[in-house]
Amino acid sequence: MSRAESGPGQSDRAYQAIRRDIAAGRYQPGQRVVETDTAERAGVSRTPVREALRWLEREGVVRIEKRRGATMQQLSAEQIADLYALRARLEAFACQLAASRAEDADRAELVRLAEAFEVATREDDSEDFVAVRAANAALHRRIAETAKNAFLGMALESTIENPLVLRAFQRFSRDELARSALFHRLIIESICAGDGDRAGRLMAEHVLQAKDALVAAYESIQEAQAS
Amino acid sequence: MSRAESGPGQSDRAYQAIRRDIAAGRYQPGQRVVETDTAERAGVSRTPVREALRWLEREGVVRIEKRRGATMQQLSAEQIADLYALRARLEAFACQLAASRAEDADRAELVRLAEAFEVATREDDSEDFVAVRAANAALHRRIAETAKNAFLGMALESTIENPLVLRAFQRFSRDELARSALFHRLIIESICAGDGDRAGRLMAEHVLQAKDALVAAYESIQEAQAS
DNA sequence: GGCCCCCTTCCTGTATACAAAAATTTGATT
DNA sequence: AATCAAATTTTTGTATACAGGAAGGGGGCC
Repeated sequence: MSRAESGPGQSDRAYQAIRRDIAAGRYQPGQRVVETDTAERAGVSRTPVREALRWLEREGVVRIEKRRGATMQQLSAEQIADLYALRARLEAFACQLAASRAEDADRAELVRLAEAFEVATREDDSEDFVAVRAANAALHRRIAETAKNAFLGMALESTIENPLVLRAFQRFSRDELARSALFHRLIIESICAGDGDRAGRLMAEHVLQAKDALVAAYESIQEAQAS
Repeated sequence: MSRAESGPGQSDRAYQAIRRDIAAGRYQPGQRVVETDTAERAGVSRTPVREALRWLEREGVVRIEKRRGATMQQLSAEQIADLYALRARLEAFACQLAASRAEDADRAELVRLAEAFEVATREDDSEDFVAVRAANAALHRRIAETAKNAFLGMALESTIENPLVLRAFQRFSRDELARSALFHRLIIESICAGDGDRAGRLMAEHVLQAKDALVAAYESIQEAQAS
């Protein structure tokens, strides 16, 4: 073994390594994640790998069965729909709370992030919309923070930027991105105006639109793989 | 060391042992949970204890900081209110889904559990309402299952029967329990009738009533400890 | 030729060893 | 007596060893 320094942080290293491999498409849904291989690949022992896998399980990325280890989570179209139906409720709730709890600094930051997203939709012409996704995640995360409910924040953490849906996310069209930008602006305006119900309705609609797009993208991927 | 059989299931053993100690009041909020002690107390090694602590962290029972270990989660009145506000939304959503997705077997079981809760409120005169709590958890859990959304189920798992709120739960009065029974019946009736919106409204109200009772109980506990 | 059972191999769960970071105690100095 | 610093002890993070279960393959049986 390479006998690299074994200070604390090895779990994070393993975690990052696995996520990187997932993003690189090394693991297909349903594939087993063997601790030994992963450990060697990340240059750490099995212990931090096990811990990293628990984190990924909490995020819904892998599924861990007793005595059978971790397998990449495979989401059906129905499960994606379920996930986003839940997310719509949670984010709508976050908007309502944010509207009543936002302070001036929050409002300013939200406006800034909404504009940043709009810019990203116009300027990011990369293959997989890295910048757009980052801007989107940042905005949604900030809304969750503005809600100032730690438990809601935790619940949302699992759903935002799930690596499993990212690959489908790439199939978003530029039109859909523009529509997202519009909804973001309306949502933030409502939050800043203190109209939580309206912001919540807009957010629910926004997330459900994403759901429809993702389910459609997922099904087209399924067809492509069948051929 | 006692060298008991070390087959799989040691993590569960550690998990149960910690939960039992928490319920027994052995750990006060804010207290550190030392792996070594816990391991010896549960008769296992540190490894399964570490895993059990991650589970408890996911449930919000303990908080784990790097290089500092696990400490019992300390919930303020505001945090309890936040937790229950979220729970109200989640359970209301579960009711809506349950109303549209319930099958005959689900409906029969829900009616049975509602009746079982009512019986428990009348017959359980134990100090801490063990039977009532079990019946309550079973009913709420079954509603979540009937919703047939795995992600919603996971999100709710963290909030139902959190050991930290259990101690406050003991302060429920018999009147409040009777009211809970009434709401349970109305909720189940609405679900069985397919009226999800109504069931959701009732559930939200039911949970928010519990929230008020818990916050009040929490504050009276705080006062008692201050003296 | 197909099916079932045993056996090998691999992999996970748990225990334990060791190093480094915190926490705590002790002791010296003002 | 109070305070700060060094030494000691706890306690966590990681690596590794070992045992038992799970998966897969080869040979025997129908």
